[in-house]
Amino acid sequence: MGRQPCCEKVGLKRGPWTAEEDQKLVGFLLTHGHCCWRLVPKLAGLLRCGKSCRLRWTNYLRPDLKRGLLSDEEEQVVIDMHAQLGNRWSKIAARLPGRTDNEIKNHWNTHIKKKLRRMGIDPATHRPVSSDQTQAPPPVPPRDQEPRDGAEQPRQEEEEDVKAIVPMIQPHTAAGNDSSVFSPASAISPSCSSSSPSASASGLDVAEWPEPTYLFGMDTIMDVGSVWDAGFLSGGVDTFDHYYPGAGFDQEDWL
DNA sequence: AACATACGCAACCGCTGTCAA
DNA sequence: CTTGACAGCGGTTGCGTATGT
Repeated sequence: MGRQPCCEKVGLKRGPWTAEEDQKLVGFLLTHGHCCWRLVPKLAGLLRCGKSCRLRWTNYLRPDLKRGLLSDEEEQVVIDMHAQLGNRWSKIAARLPGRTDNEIKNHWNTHIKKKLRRMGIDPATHRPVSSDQTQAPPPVPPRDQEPRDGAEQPRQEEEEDVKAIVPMIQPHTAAGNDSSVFSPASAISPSCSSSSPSASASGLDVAEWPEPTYLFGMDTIMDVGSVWDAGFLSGGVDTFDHYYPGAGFDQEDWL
């Protein structure tokens, strides 16, 4: 009623964000915050819809984001929370400061699900997979209905594909075009992650925000990468052995 | 070296709940 | 009370990179 439509998609840019666009968005939000996402792209001089700006900010540019692989502890929280909540990624993310729902969702779909299946555990039910399908119904989700899903069904028979269960050791360079070689928020110290990931960015004190992240040098980014390598390859406590003791998971299968 | 395939992640799509006009 | 914009969420997809042949 009288309100303008959210975004008229004509003439709006889509697809991967460039460094210049990121710079504009971060610069604007750091300076002004956001009162209304619809206005952000216009005021920031971006040919994007507000939704796209919000997504880019919350999933990638927010200064309090952690980057890199989830730690063992974080994975354990994800698994534990998923067993309780199902695919409520935003709720799970709320328990992991500095992590986004999108990141957790991706990590679940690409790593944890495969890992669980490899262990003979159904990632949807968190119960051992039985060839006997008369097994008791799943204990989760605790909601009225399974989240409009279907996506829980594997796209292919992953169990049969041994290669599929071997993760690629790939520090955050995958998105790899020039504009995303920098990993903006990866340069932020984990100590910046005190606020809830679901907290409104506008609630943060601008003075506390770090510089737009791509303004950090590559040295910092590479340092983060080395931390990933060290953490991932160090062979420390395995989340899955901890969470599913006796499940017979062999970490060497992964490395 | 060139090509094919698999993988992972960023971004988009579409839906829902909330709230303002 | 109704309508519609907005914000947020979860599922899906497209593309770039890594790996295999």
